[in-house]
Amino acid sequence: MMPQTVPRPAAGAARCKRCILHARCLPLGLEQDALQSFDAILQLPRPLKRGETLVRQGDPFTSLYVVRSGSLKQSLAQDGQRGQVLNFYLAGEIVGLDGIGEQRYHSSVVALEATFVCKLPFTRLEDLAERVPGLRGQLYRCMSRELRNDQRMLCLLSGRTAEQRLASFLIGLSERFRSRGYSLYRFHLSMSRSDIASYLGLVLETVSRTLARFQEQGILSVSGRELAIHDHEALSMLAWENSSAGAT
Amino acid sequence: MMPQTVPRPAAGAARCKRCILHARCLPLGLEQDALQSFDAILQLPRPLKRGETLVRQGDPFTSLYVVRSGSLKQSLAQDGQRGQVLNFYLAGEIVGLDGIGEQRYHSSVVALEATFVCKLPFTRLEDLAERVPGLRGQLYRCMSRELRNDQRMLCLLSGRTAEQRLASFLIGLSERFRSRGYSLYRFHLSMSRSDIASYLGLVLETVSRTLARFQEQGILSVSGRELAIHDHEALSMLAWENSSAGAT
DNA sequence: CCAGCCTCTTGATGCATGTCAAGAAAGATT
DNA sequence: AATCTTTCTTGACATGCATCAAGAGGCTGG
Repeated sequence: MMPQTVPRPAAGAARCKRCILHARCLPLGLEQDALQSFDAILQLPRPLKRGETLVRQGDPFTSLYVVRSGSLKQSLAQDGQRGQVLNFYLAGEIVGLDGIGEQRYHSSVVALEATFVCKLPFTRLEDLAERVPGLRGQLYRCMSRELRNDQRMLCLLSGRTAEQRLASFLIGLSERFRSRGYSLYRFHLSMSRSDIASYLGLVLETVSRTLARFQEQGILSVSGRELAIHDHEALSMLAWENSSAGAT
Repeated sequence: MMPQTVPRPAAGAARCKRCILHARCLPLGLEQDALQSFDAILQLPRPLKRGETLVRQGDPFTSLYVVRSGSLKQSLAQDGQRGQVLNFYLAGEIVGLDGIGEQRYHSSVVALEATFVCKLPFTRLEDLAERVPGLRGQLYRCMSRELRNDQRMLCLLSGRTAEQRLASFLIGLSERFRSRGYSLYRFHLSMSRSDIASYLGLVLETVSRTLARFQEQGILSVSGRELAIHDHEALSMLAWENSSAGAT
Protein backbone atom coordinates (compact mmCIF):
# COMPACT_ATOMS: atom_id res chain seq x y z
CA MET A 1 0.00 0.00 0.00
CA MET A 2 1.15 3.50 -0.78
CA PRO A 3 1.14 5.08 2.68
CA GLN A 4 -1.14 7.97 3.31
CA THR A 5 1.13 9.66 5.81
CA VAL A 6 1.25 12.40 3.28
CA PRO A 7 0.23 15.99 4.08
CA ARG A 8 -3.31 17.05 3.78
CA PRO A 9 -2.22 20.45 2.49
CA ALA A 10 -2.43 23.19 5.04
CA ALA A 11 -4.83 26.01 4.39
CA GLY A 12 -3.12 29.25 3.41
CA ALA A 13 0.35 29.32 1.91
CA ALA A 14 2.12 26.27 0.71
CA ARG A 15 4.62 26.19 3.55
CA CYS A 16 7.58 24.46 2.02
CA LYS A 17 9.34 24.81 5.30
CA ARG A 18 7.14 22.28 6.95
CA CYS A 19 6.67 20.05 3.97
CA ILE A 20 8.10 16.60 4.49
CA LEU A 21 9.58 16.79 1.00
CA HIS A 22 11.70 19.69 2.09
CA ALA A 23 14.84 17.60 1.84
CA ARG A 24 14.43 16.48 -1.74
CA CYS A 25 12.35 19.09 -3.44
CA LEU A 26 13.26 22.01 -5.66
CA PRO A 27 13.93 24.60 -2.91
CA LEU A 28 16.60 22.34 -1.45
CA GLY A 29 19.36 24.39 0.12
CA LEU A 30 17.69 27.77 -0.14
CA GLU A 31 18.22 30.35 2.59
CA GLN A 32 15.43 31.31 4.94
CA ASP A 33 14.28 34.36 3.06
CA ALA A 34 14.73 32.79 -0.37
CA LEU A 35 12.63 29.91 0.84
CA GLN A 36 9.90 32.31 1.86
CA SER A 37 9.92 34.01 -1.52
CA PHE A 38 9.73 30.58 -3.06
CA ASP A 39 6.84 29.73 -0.83
CA ALA A 40 5.10 32.85 -1.98
CA ILE A 41 5.06 31.97 -5.65
CA LEU A 42 4.18 28.35 -5.06
CA GLN A 43 0.47 27.71 -5.37
CA LEU A 44 -1.68 25.61 -3.11
CA PRO A 45 -1.44 21.89 -3.60
CA ARG A 46 -4.07 20.83 -6.07
CA PRO A 47 -5.80 17.47 -5.80
CA LEU A 48 -5.95 15.26 -8.88
CA LYS A 49 -8.14 12.26 -9.21
CA ARG A 50 -6.90 9.03 -10.72
CA GLY A 51 -6.76 9.44 -14.50
CA GLU A 52 -6.95 13.23 -14.37
CA THR A 53 -4.67 15.08 -16.74
CA LEU A 54 -2.24 17.56 -15.21
CA VAL A 55 -0.65 18.85 -18.39
CA ARG A 56 -1.64 18.08 -21.93
CA GLN A 57 0.84 17.62 -24.73
CA GLY A 58 0.94 20.73 -26.89
CA ASP A 59 -0.69 23.10 -24.40
CA PRO A 60 1.12 26.37 -23.73
CA PHE A 61 3.74 26.06 -21.06
CA THR A 62 2.97 28.08 -17.96
CA SER A 63 4.13 26.22 -14.90
CA LEU A 64 6.20 23.51 -13.43
CA TYR A 65 4.59 21.22 -10.89
CA VAL A 66 6.07 19.48 -7.92
CA VAL A 67 4.49 16.21 -6.91
CA ARG A 68 3.52 16.42 -3.28
CA SER A 69 1.99 12.99 -2.97
CA GLY A 70 0.74 10.27 -5.25
CA SER A 71 2.16 9.48 -8.66
CA LEU A 72 1.77 10.32 -12.33
CA LYS A 73 2.83 9.04 -15.70
CA GLN A 74 4.29 11.09 -18.52
CA SER A 75 3.46 9.99 -22.02
CA LEU A 76 4.06 11.12 -25.54
CA ALA A 77 1.63 10.61 -28.41
CA GLN A 78 2.98 10.65 -31.94
CA ASP A 79 1.06 10.50 -35.20
CA GLY A 80 -1.39 7.65 -35.23
CA GLN A 81 0.56 5.60 -32.72
CA ARG A 82 -0.51 4.91 -29.20
CA GLY A 83 1.12 6.96 -26.51
CA GLN A 84 4.53 5.96 -25.28
CA VAL A 85 5.02 6.16 -21.52
CA LEU A 86 8.21 8.12 -20.88
CA ASN A 87 8.36 8.37 -17.15
CA PHE A 88 6.65 7.95 -13.83
CA TYR A 89 6.76 10.76 -11.30
CA LEU A 90 6.78 10.23 -7.54
CA ALA A 91 6.64 12.68 -4.65
CA GLY A 92 9.25 15.44 -4.81
CA GLU A 93 9.78 15.14 -8.55
CA ILE A 94 9.19 17.91 -11.00
CA VAL A 95 6.78 17.80 -13.89
CA GLY A 96 6.93 19.95 -16.98
CA LEU A 97 10.63 20.60 -17.54
CA ASP A 98 10.45 19.54 -21.16
CA GLY A 99 8.12 22.44 -21.87
CA ILE A 100 10.58 25.19 -21.02
CA GLY A 101 12.33 25.28 -24.35
CA GLU A 102 9.39 25.54 -26.71
CA GLN A 103 6.95 27.21 -24.38
CA ARG A 104 4.63 24.25 -24.84
CA TYR A 105 4.36 21.04 -22.94
CA HIS A 106 5.95 18.38 -25.03
CA SER A 107 4.19 15.45 -23.38
CA SER A 108 1.11 14.73 -21.32
CA VAL A 109 1.12 13.92 -17.65
CA VAL A 110 -1.72 12.03 -15.99
CA ALA A 111 -2.31 11.05 -12.37
CA LEU A 112 -2.12 7.34 -11.65
CA GLU A 113 -3.90 7.64 -8.34
CA ALA A 114 -5.20 10.38 -6.06
CA THR A 115 -2.39 12.90 -6.20
CA PHE A 116 -1.46 16.36 -4.95
CA VAL A 117 0.78 18.73 -6.88
CA CYS A 118 2.16 22.19 -6.13
CA LYS A 119 2.06 24.61 -9.01
CA LEU A 120 5.02 26.87 -9.82
CA PRO A 121 4.27 29.57 -12.39
CA PHE A 122 7.43 29.64 -14.45
CA THR A 123 7.75 33.35 -15.07
CA ARG A 124 7.65 34.05 -11.37
CA LEU A 125 10.04 31.21 -10.74
CA GLU A 126 12.45 32.66 -13.27
CA ASP A 127 12.21 36.11 -11.70
CA LEU A 128 13.08 34.62 -8.39
CA ALA A 129 15.88 32.54 -9.90
CA GLU A 130 17.37 35.73 -11.25
CA ARG A 131 17.93 36.92 -7.70
CA VAL A 132 18.68 33.58 -6.09
CA PRO A 133 21.64 31.77 -7.62
CA GLY A 134 20.98 28.68 -5.57
CA LEU A 135 17.56 28.28 -7.12
CA ARG A 136 19.01 28.66 -10.59
CA GLY A 137 21.46 25.92 -9.78
CA GLN A 138 18.65 23.70 -8.57
CA LEU A 139 16.76 24.22 -11.77
CA TYR A 140 19.76 23.26 -13.85
CA ARG A 141 20.31 20.30 -11.61
CA CYS A 142 16.76 19.09 -12.09
CA MET A 143 16.93 19.31 -15.84
CA SER A 144 20.28 17.65 -15.87
CA ARG A 145 18.97 14.85 -13.69
CA GLU A 146 16.09 14.32 -16.04
CA LEU A 147 18.57 14.13 -18.91
CA ARG A 148 20.55 11.48 -17.13
CA ASN A 149 17.40 9.57 -16.40
CA ASP A 150 16.43 9.49 -20.02
CA GLN A 151 19.91 8.38 -20.89
CA ARG A 152 19.69 5.47 -18.50
CA MET A 153 16.43 4.53 -20.13
CA LEU A 154 18.01 4.64 -23.56
CA CYS A 155 20.59 2.16 -22.37
CA LEU A 156 17.90 -0.01 -20.90
CA LEU A 157 15.83 -0.08 -24.06
CA SER A 158 18.81 -0.71 -26.22
CA GLY A 159 19.51 -4.38 -26.46
CA ARG A 160 18.53 -5.61 -23.05
CA THR A 161 16.17 -8.48 -22.42
CA ALA A 162 12.71 -8.25 -20.96
CA GLU A 163 13.99 -9.74 -17.69
CA GLN A 164 16.72 -7.14 -17.38
CA ARG A 165 14.36 -4.30 -18.16
CA LEU A 166 11.78 -5.37 -15.65
CA ALA A 167 14.38 -6.10 -13.00
CA SER A 168 15.94 -2.65 -13.49
CA PHE A 169 12.56 -1.04 -13.33
CA LEU A 170 11.64 -2.74 -10.07
CA ILE A 171 15.03 -2.09 -8.48
CA GLY A 172 14.74 1.54 -9.54
CA LEU A 173 11.27 1.89 -8.07
CA SER A 174 12.38 0.14 -4.92
CA GLU A 175 15.21 2.61 -4.45
CA ARG A 176 13.00 5.56 -5.13
CA PHE A 177 10.62 4.37 -2.45
CA ARG A 178 13.43 3.74 -0.03
CA SER A 179 14.83 7.23 -0.50
CA ARG A 180 11.37 8.50 0.39
CA GLY A 181 11.34 6.56 3.59
CA TYR A 182 9.09 3.74 2.45
CA SER A 183 9.84 0.06 2.38
CA LEU A 184 12.40 -1.19 -0.05
CA TYR A 185 10.68 -4.56 -0.15
CA ARG A 186 6.98 -4.08 -0.38
CA PHE A 187 5.17 -1.48 -2.35
CA HIS A 188 2.18 -0.76 -4.48
CA LEU A 189 2.46 -0.37 -8.23
CA SER A 190 0.23 2.53 -9.11
CA MET A 191 0.68 1.90 -12.84
CA SER A 192 -0.94 -0.81 -14.92
CA ARG A 193 0.92 -3.65 -16.59
CA SER A 194 0.32 -1.93 -19.83
CA ASP A 195 1.93 1.30 -18.58
CA ILE A 196 4.95 -0.65 -17.40
CA ALA A 197 5.13 -2.45 -20.72
CA SER A 198 5.02 0.76 -22.69
CA TYR A 199 7.64 2.32 -20.48
CA LEU A 200 9.94 -0.64 -20.95
CA GLY A 201 9.30 -1.10 -24.65
CA LEU A 202 7.50 -4.40 -24.20
CA VAL A 203 3.95 -5.66 -24.51
CA LEU A 204 1.86 -6.22 -21.44
CA GLU A 205 1.81 -9.98 -21.88
CA THR A 206 5.58 -10.07 -21.61
CA VAL A 207 5.49 -8.03 -18.41
CA SER A 208 2.94 -10.37 -16.94
CA ARG A 209 4.87 -13.47 -17.92
CA THR A 210 8.19 -12.12 -16.71
CA LEU A 211 6.70 -11.20 -13.36
CA ALA A 212 5.29 -14.73 -13.16
CA ARG A 213 8.74 -16.16 -13.87
CA PHE A 214 10.33 -14.00 -11.15
CA GLN A 215 7.70 -15.28 -8.78
CA GLU A 216 8.35 -18.92 -9.69
CA GLN A 217 12.02 -18.31 -9.01
CA GLY A 218 11.17 -17.00 -5.57
CA ILE A 219 12.62 -13.56 -6.27
CA LEU A 220 9.41 -11.74 -5.53
CA SER A 221 5.67 -12.12 -5.23
CA VAL A 222 3.02 -10.12 -6.94
CA SER A 223 -0.65 -10.08 -6.32
CA GLY A 224 -2.35 -7.62 -8.55
CA ARG A 225 -0.48 -4.42 -7.94
CA GLU A 226 1.00 -5.33 -4.59
CA LEU A 227 4.61 -6.28 -4.87
CA ALA A 228 6.98 -7.91 -2.39
CA ILE A 229 10.63 -8.33 -3.24
CA HIS A 230 12.10 -11.37 -1.49
CA ASP A 231 15.54 -11.52 -3.02
CA HIS A 232 16.61 -7.97 -3.68
CA GLU A 233 20.12 -9.04 -4.54
CA ALA A 234 19.08 -11.59 -7.13
CA LEU A 235 16.90 -8.95 -8.73
CA SER A 236 19.80 -6.51 -8.87
CA MET A 237 21.99 -9.15 -10.42
CA LEU A 238 19.41 -9.76 -13.10
CA ALA A 239 19.17 -6.05 -13.75
CA TRP A 240 22.88 -5.51 -14.35
CA GLU A 241 23.87 -8.82 -15.81
CA ASN A 242 25.81 -8.55 -19.01
CA SER A 243 23.93 -9.02 -22.20
CA SER A 244 25.12 -7.95 -25.59
CA ALA A 245 24.69 -5.40 -28.34
CA GLY A 246 26.38 -2.05 -28.30
CA ALA A 247 29.47 -0.38 -29.68
CA THR A 248 32.59 1.49 -28.65
CA MET B 1 31.42 14.30 -48.52
CA MET B 2 31.22 16.50 -45.47
CA PRO B 3 32.10 19.90 -46.96
CA GLN B 4 35.15 21.67 -45.67
CA THR B 5 33.73 25.15 -46.14
CA VAL B 6 34.05 25.39 -42.44
CA PRO B 7 36.04 28.14 -40.69
CA ARG B 8 39.68 27.75 -40.12
CA PRO B 9 39.39 29.54 -36.78
CA ALA B 10 40.58 33.11 -36.85
CA ALA B 11 43.54 34.01 -34.74
CA GLY B 12 42.66 36.03 -31.64
CA ALA B 13 39.18 35.99 -30.15
CA ALA B 14 36.51 33.55 -31.17
CA ARG B 15 34.40 36.08 -33.08
CA CYS B 16 30.95 34.63 -32.81
CA LYS B 17 29.71 37.56 -34.80
CA ARG B 18 31.31 36.32 -37.94
CA CYS B 19 30.86 32.64 -37.29
CA ILE B 20 28.65 30.94 -39.83
CA LEU B 21 26.90 29.16 -37.00
CA HIS B 22 25.76 32.49 -35.66
CA ALA B 23 22.17 31.73 -36.55
CA ARG B 24 21.84 28.43 -34.69
CA CYS B 25 24.35 28.53 -31.91
CA LEU B 26 24.00 29.30 -28.23
CA PRO B 27 24.34 33.10 -28.43
CA LEU B 28 21.34 33.25 -30.75
CA GLY B 29 19.43 36.45 -30.24
CA LEU B 30 21.87 38.17 -27.94
CA GLU B 31 22.34 41.93 -28.17
CA GLN B 32 25.53 43.43 -29.54
CA ASP B 33 27.24 43.96 -26.20
CA ALA B 34 26.02 40.71 -24.70
CA LEU B 35 27.41 38.97 -27.73
CA GLN B 36 30.77 40.58 -27.14
CA SER B 37 30.84 39.48 -23.53
CA PHE B 38 29.96 36.03 -24.72
CA ASP B 39 32.75 36.15 -27.23
CA ALA B 40 35.11 37.10 -24.47
CA ILE B 41 34.50 34.01 -22.37
CA LEU B 42 34.48 31.67 -25.32
CA GLN B 43 37.80 30.02 -25.90
CA LEU B 44 39.56 29.52 -29.20
CA PRO B 45 38.29 26.70 -31.32
CA ARG B 46 40.23 23.59 -30.50
CA PRO B 47 41.03 20.97 -33.12
CA LEU B 48 40.27 17.35 -32.36
CA LYS B 49 41.51 14.44 -34.37
CA ARG B 50 39.33 11.53 -35.27
CA GLY B 51 38.91 9.31 -32.24
CA GLU B 52 40.09 11.98 -29.81
CA THR B 53 38.12 12.27 -26.59
CA LEU B 54 36.63 15.67 -25.79
CA VAL B 55 35.08 14.85 -22.44
CA ARG B 56 35.46 11.67 -20.47
CA GLN B 57 32.68 10.12 -18.46
CA GLY B 58 33.17 10.85 -14.77
CA ASP B 59 35.63 13.72 -15.19
CA PRO B 60 34.85 16.92 -13.30
CA PHE B 61 32.53 19.21 -15.19
CA THR B 62 34.15 22.48 -16.18
CA SER B 63 32.87 23.57 -19.56
CA LEU B 64 30.32 23.24 -22.24
CA TYR B 65 31.54 22.91 -25.81
CA VAL B 66 29.99 24.11 -29.01
CA VAL B 67 30.74 22.11 -32.13
CA ARG B 68 32.11 24.44 -34.74
CA SER B 69 32.72 21.85 -37.44
CA GLY B 70 32.93 18.10 -37.69
CA SER B 71 30.99 15.65 -35.56
CA LEU B 72 31.19 13.67 -32.35
CA LYS B 73 29.47 10.80 -30.63
CA GLN B 74 28.28 10.71 -27.05
CA SER B 75 28.41 7.37 -25.32
CA LEU B 76 27.75 5.96 -21.91
CA ALA B 77 29.63 3.02 -20.40
CA GLN B 78 27.95 1.06 -17.65
CA ASP B 79 29.42 -1.77 -15.58
CA GLY B 80 31.02 -4.39 -17.71
CA GLN B 81 28.89 -3.63 -20.74
CA ARG B 82 30.12 -2.03 -23.88
CA GLY B 83 29.36 1.63 -24.31
CA GLN B 84 25.97 2.68 -25.53
CA VAL B 85 25.95 5.47 -28.10
CA LEU B 86 23.49 8.12 -26.92
CA ASN B 87 23.81 10.85 -29.46
CA PHE B 88 25.70 12.31 -32.36
CA TYR B 89 26.64 16.00 -32.30
CA LEU B 90 26.91 18.15 -35.42
CA ALA B 91 28.00 21.76 -35.92
CA GLY B 92 26.20 24.24 -33.68
CA GLU B 93 25.20 21.69 -31.10
CA ILE B 94 26.22 21.80 -27.47
CA VAL B 95 28.20 19.13 -25.69
CA GLY B 96 28.29 18.57 -21.96
CA LEU B 97 24.85 19.63 -20.73
CA ASP B 98 24.36 16.41 -18.80
CA GLY B 99 27.28 17.35 -16.58
CA ILE B 100 25.73 20.45 -15.10
CA GLY B 101 23.75 18.75 -12.40
CA GLU B 102 26.36 16.56 -10.79
CA GLN B 103 29.41 18.65 -11.65
CA ARG B 104 30.79 15.65 -13.53
CA TYR B 105 30.38 14.63 -17.11
CA HIS B 106 27.93 11.81 -17.20
CA SER B 107 29.04 10.42 -20.56
CA SER B 108 32.02 10.49 -22.87
CA VAL B 109 32.19 12.42 -26.12
CA VAL B 110 34.58 11.45 -28.89
CA ALA B 111 35.28 13.06 -32.26
CA LEU B 112 34.19 11.01 -35.26
CA GLU B 113 36.36 12.97 -37.68
CA ALA B 114 38.57 16.04 -37.64
CA THR B 115 36.52 18.46 -35.54
CA PHE B 116 36.68 21.95 -34.04
CA VAL B 117 34.97 22.86 -30.81
CA CYS B 118 34.65 26.15 -28.92
CA LYS B 119 35.06 25.85 -25.17
CA LEU B 120 32.72 27.64 -22.76
CA PRO B 121 33.88 27.61 -19.13
CA PHE B 122 30.65 27.11 -17.25
CA THR B 123 31.27 29.33 -14.25
CA ARG B 124 31.95 32.28 -16.51
CA LEU B 125 28.96 31.38 -18.63
CA GLU B 126 26.78 31.33 -15.55
CA ASP B 127 28.07 34.70 -14.41
CA LEU B 128 27.18 36.13 -17.75
CA ALA B 129 23.81 34.42 -17.76
CA GLU B 130 23.07 36.12 -14.48
CA ARG B 131 23.24 39.47 -16.22
CA VAL B 132 21.80 38.45 -19.58
CA PRO B 133 18.32 36.95 -19.36
CA GLY B 134 18.40 36.02 -23.04
CA LEU B 135 21.37 33.78 -22.50
CA ARG B 136 19.70 32.10 -19.57
CA GLY B 137 16.72 31.41 -21.76
CA GLN B 138 18.94 29.95 -24.43
CA LEU B 139 20.55 27.64 -21.92
CA TYR B 140 17.19 26.39 -20.72
CA ARG B 141 16.14 25.99 -24.30
CA CYS B 142 19.17 23.89 -25.13
CA MET B 143 18.66 21.55 -22.21
CA SER B 144 15.00 21.30 -22.94
CA ARG B 145 15.75 20.47 -26.56
CA GLU B 146 18.11 17.75 -25.48
CA LEU B 147 15.39 16.36 -23.25
CA ARG B 148 12.97 16.26 -26.12
CA ASN B 149 15.56 14.58 -28.29
CA ASP B 150 16.07 11.83 -25.79
CA GLN B 151 12.34 11.41 -25.52
CA ARG B 152 12.06 10.97 -29.26
CA MET B 153 14.74 8.35 -29.03
CA LEU B 154 12.90 6.54 -26.28
CA CYS B 155 9.89 6.32 -28.55
CA LEU B 156 12.05 5.09 -31.37
CA LEU B 157 13.68 2.36 -29.32
CA SER B 158 10.41 1.27 -27.85
CA GLY B 159 8.72 -1.23 -30.08
CA ARG B 160 9.72 -0.04 -33.52
CA THR B 161 11.26 -2.23 -36.16
CA ALA B 162 14.82 -2.02 -37.44
CA GLU B 163 13.55 -0.50 -40.70
CA GLN B 164 11.66 2.21 -38.88
CA ARG B 165 14.60 3.02 -36.65
CA LEU B 166 17.05 3.28 -39.47
CA ALA B 167 14.67 5.26 -41.64
CA SER B 168 14.04 7.72 -38.80
CA PHE B 169 17.73 8.03 -38.17
CA LEU B 170 18.51 8.80 -41.80
CA ILE B 171 15.63 11.24 -42.18
CA GLY B 172 16.75 12.95 -39.00
CA LEU B 173 20.32 13.25 -40.20
CA SER B 174 19.13 14.45 -43.57
CA GLU B 175 17.15 17.24 -41.95
CA ARG B 176 19.98 18.23 -39.70
CA PHE B 177 22.23 18.54 -42.72
CA ARG B 178 19.64 20.50 -44.60
CA SER B 179 19.18 22.99 -41.79
CA ARG B 180 22.93 23.50 -41.93
CA GLY B 181 22.80 24.31 -45.61
CA TYR B 182 24.06 20.99 -46.89
CA SER B 183 22.37 18.61 -49.24
CA LEU B 184 19.31 16.81 -48.05
CA TYR B 185 20.02 13.96 -50.39
CA ARG B 186 23.69 13.11 -50.27
CA PHE B 187 25.89 13.11 -47.27
CA HIS B 188 28.71 11.39 -45.54
CA LEU B 189 28.15 9.22 -42.50
CA SER B 190 30.93 10.03 -40.12
CA MET B 191 29.93 7.23 -37.76
CA SER B 192 30.51 3.51 -38.20
CA ARG B 193 27.79 0.94 -38.70
CA SER B 194 28.48 -0.23 -35.24
CA ASP B 195 27.92 3.28 -33.83
CA ILE B 196 24.66 3.52 -35.70
CA ALA B 197 23.65 0.11 -34.47
CA SER B 198 24.38 0.97 -30.87
CA TYR B 199 22.53 4.26 -31.17
CA LEU B 200 19.49 2.50 -32.59
CA GLY B 201 19.56 -0.47 -30.26
CA LEU B 202 20.44 -2.95 -32.98
CA VAL B 203 23.46 -5.00 -33.95
CA LEU B 204 25.65 -3.85 -36.77
CA GLU B 205 24.67 -6.77 -39.02
CA THR B 206 21.08 -5.64 -38.87
CA VAL B 207 22.05 -2.10 -39.86
CA SER B 208 24.05 -3.42 -42.77
CA ARG B 209 21.28 -5.71 -43.95
CA THR B 210 18.59 -3.08 -43.59
CA LEU B 211 20.63 -0.58 -45.60
CA ALA B 212 21.07 -3.27 -48.25
CA ARG B 213 17.31 -3.81 -48.33
CA PHE B 214 16.65 -0.06 -48.72
CA GLN B 215 19.10 -0.07 -51.57
CA GLU B 216 17.41 -3.02 -53.31
CA GLN B 217 14.13 -1.14 -53.01
CA GLY B 218 15.70 1.83 -54.74
CA ILE B 219 15.13 4.12 -51.78
CA LEU B 220 18.79 5.02 -51.42
CA SER B 221 22.29 3.96 -52.28
CA VAL B 222 25.17 3.47 -49.93
CA SER B 223 28.75 2.93 -50.73
CA GLY B 224 30.76 2.66 -47.60
CA ARG B 225 29.90 5.81 -45.70
CA GLU B 226 28.63 7.84 -48.64
CA LEU B 227 24.88 7.97 -48.71
CA ALA B 228 22.47 9.12 -51.39
CA ILE B 229 18.77 9.24 -50.66
CA HIS B 230 16.74 8.70 -53.83
CA ASP B 231 13.25 8.51 -52.47
CA HIS B 232 13.07 10.81 -49.50
CA GLU B 233 9.34 10.45 -49.23
CA ALA B 234 9.39 6.67 -49.15
CA LEU B 235 11.97 6.82 -46.41
CA SER B 236 9.83 9.22 -44.39
CA MET B 237 6.87 6.93 -44.82
CA LEU B 238 8.87 4.02 -43.51
CA ALA B 239 10.01 6.08 -40.56
CA TRP B 240 6.55 7.02 -39.36
CA GLU B 241 4.55 4.00 -40.41
CA ASN B 242 2.39 2.56 -37.68
CA SER B 243 3.72 -0.38 -35.83
CA SER B 244 2.50 -1.57 -32.49
CA ALA B 245 3.25 -1.73 -28.77
CA GLY B 246 2.49 1.05 -26.33
CA ALA B 247 -0.16 2.08 -23.87
CA THR B 248 -2.53 4.87 -22.98
C1' DC C 1 -25.71 -9.46 -5.46
C1' DC C 2 -25.30 -9.61 -10.13
C1' DA C 3 -23.83 -7.70 -14.75
C1' DG C 4 -20.54 -5.58 -17.33
C1' DC C 5 -16.10 -3.73 -17.97
C1' DC C 6 -11.42 -3.43 -17.41
C1' DT C 7 -7.08 -5.57 -16.19
C1' DC C 8 -4.43 -9.35 -15.85
C1' DT C 9 -2.88 -14.23 -16.78
C1' DT C 10 -1.74 -18.08 -19.56
C1' DG C 11 -1.17 -20.76 -23.85
C1' DA C 12 0.09 -21.61 -28.86
C1' DT C 13 2.42 -19.90 -32.79
C1' DG C 14 5.37 -17.08 -35.96
C1' DC C 15 8.68 -13.78 -37.13
C1' DA C 16 12.19 -10.19 -36.62
C1' DT C 17 16.35 -9.76 -35.04
C1' DG C 18 20.31 -11.52 -32.47
C1' DT C 19 24.21 -14.86 -32.84
C1' DC C 20 27.95 -17.16 -35.01
C1' DA C 21 30.89 -17.53 -38.89
C1' DA C 22 33.48 -16.53 -42.98
C1' DG C 23 35.11 -13.66 -46.20
C1' DA C 24 35.38 -9.07 -48.88
C1' DA C 25 36.53 -4.12 -48.93
C1' DA C 26 38.68 -0.32 -47.36
C1' DG C 27 42.33 2.03 -44.73
C1' DA C 28 46.52 2.15 -42.28
C1' DT C 29 51.42 0.90 -41.67
C1' DT C 30 55.73 -0.38 -43.35
C1' DA D 1 53.30 -2.27 -53.51
C1' DA D 2 52.58 -5.64 -49.68
C1' DT D 3 50.75 -6.73 -45.31
C1' DC D 4 47.92 -6.03 -41.53
C1' DT D 5 43.83 -4.30 -39.26
C1' DT D 6 39.52 -2.56 -39.08
C1' DT D 7 35.06 -2.18 -40.97
C1' DC D 8 31.53 -3.94 -43.59
C1' DT D 9 28.74 -7.54 -46.01
C1' DT D 10 26.36 -11.78 -46.43
C1' DG D 11 24.69 -16.36 -45.03
C1' DA D 12 22.67 -20.00 -41.92
C1' DC D 13 20.60 -20.73 -37.74
C1' DA D 14 18.43 -19.97 -33.06
C1' DT D 15 15.47 -17.63 -29.99
C1' DG D 16 13.05 -14.01 -27.40
C1' DC D 17 9.36 -11.56 -27.77
C1' DA D 18 5.11 -10.01 -30.29
C1' DT D 19 0.80 -11.59 -31.77
C1' DC D 20 -3.56 -13.78 -31.43
C1' DA D 21 -6.82 -15.89 -28.51
C1' DA D 22 -9.45 -17.33 -24.55
C1' DG D 23 -10.65 -16.94 -20.11
C1' DA D 24 -10.03 -15.58 -15.02
C1' DG D 25 -10.02 -12.16 -11.54
C1' DG D 26 -11.27 -7.75 -9.58
C1' DC D 27 -14.00 -3.21 -9.50
C1' DT D 28 -17.99 -0.42 -10.28
C1' DG D 29 -22.56 0.75 -10.62
C1' DG D 30 -27.28 -0.64 -10.92
